[in-house]
Amino acid sequence: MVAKTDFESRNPGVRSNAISKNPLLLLDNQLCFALYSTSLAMTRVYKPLLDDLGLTYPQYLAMLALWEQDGLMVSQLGEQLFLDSGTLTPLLKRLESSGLIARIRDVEDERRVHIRLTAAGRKLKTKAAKIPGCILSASQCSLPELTALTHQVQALREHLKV
Amino acid sequence: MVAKTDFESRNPGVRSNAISKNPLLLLDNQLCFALYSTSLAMTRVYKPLLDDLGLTYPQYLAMLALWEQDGLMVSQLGEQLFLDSGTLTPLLKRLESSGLIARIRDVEDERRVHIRLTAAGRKLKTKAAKIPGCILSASQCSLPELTALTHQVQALREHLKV
DNA sequence: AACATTTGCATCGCACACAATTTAATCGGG
DNA sequence: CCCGATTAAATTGTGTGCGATGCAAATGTT
Repeated sequence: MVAKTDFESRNPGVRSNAISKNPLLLLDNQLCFALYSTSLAMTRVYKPLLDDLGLTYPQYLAMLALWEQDGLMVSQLGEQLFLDSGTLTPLLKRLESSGLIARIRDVEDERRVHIRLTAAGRKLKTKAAKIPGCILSASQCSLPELTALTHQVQALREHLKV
Repeated sequence: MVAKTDFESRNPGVRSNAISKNPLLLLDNQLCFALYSTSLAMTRVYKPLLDDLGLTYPQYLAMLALWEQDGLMVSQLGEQLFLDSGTLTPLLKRLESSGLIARIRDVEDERRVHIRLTAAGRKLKTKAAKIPGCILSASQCSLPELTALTHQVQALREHLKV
């Protein structure tokens, strides 16, 4: 039996064998957890701002895509957001019942559904315009820093593509 | 009426006014979206590996925390993972019914529930040990690069704290 | 001791994510 | 022109996140 350290004695659950010490399995060494927890932290910062707009966070992302290009098909929106129809269909139905978008079937190809902003949906963009500034100040970072980090994270996302 | 560009003519949904051009509202300029989409991309990379262990991604994170320190209370686990009891309780019940953990009420303070790994839960760590290497190679980045990015994202998470 | 407050966890409801399947429309080869 | 293959959405079922609420145990305040 190997002698226990003070730390182990005070924390009977902790064991120090080769696997236990594997630094690659420590929670704080996981990039995946850093991304996961920081993304959730980000949604918590957005929450009160988006409550004012009557949007959830994924709904806000969908609106950003549509403000950039209106009339996208569900599949095109899915490519932009990296989400599938199983996620988007109910989300878009909620945006529709909020009166922000209309779901319009393509007359050329009845399988397709185009998402078009309503007047209210377009108007919401002016209210949303103040959000980026709020986030910038909440992050306590400079814009160049955030931009650089954004590019690095995007590059990782591209690498992870299947 | 301002003349339309070729792009606008081909894409009738796109309008070019001051707000429309606001670069701070472009999807690809959002750090929040970079984090969100990359975190989801990361879970997709983990999915087939975790299927072998019979774990979901958040369950894997909980197991990482417990492999690091066994016997945590629910609230302590929540501090580690930045999640609350509303999320953890059902997750932990699933891990319990999988036979990987036991939920044990504290005799000193009956409000507390300690999470202890079962033999099967501890054993799973050896199978999990090969995962970090798989992720490293999937990321197509060097370990120093990933470590640096991890620290930057963690720093942002700290800044965002309420 | 009596009462209010805090703490730790559980429950409930809503909104994602996503795999798997289904439905409906279009396409393509013979 | 028919029929199988493909495509685009929708549907179904499971597992999170999280706000809101509830409850019981512990703590504190007179």
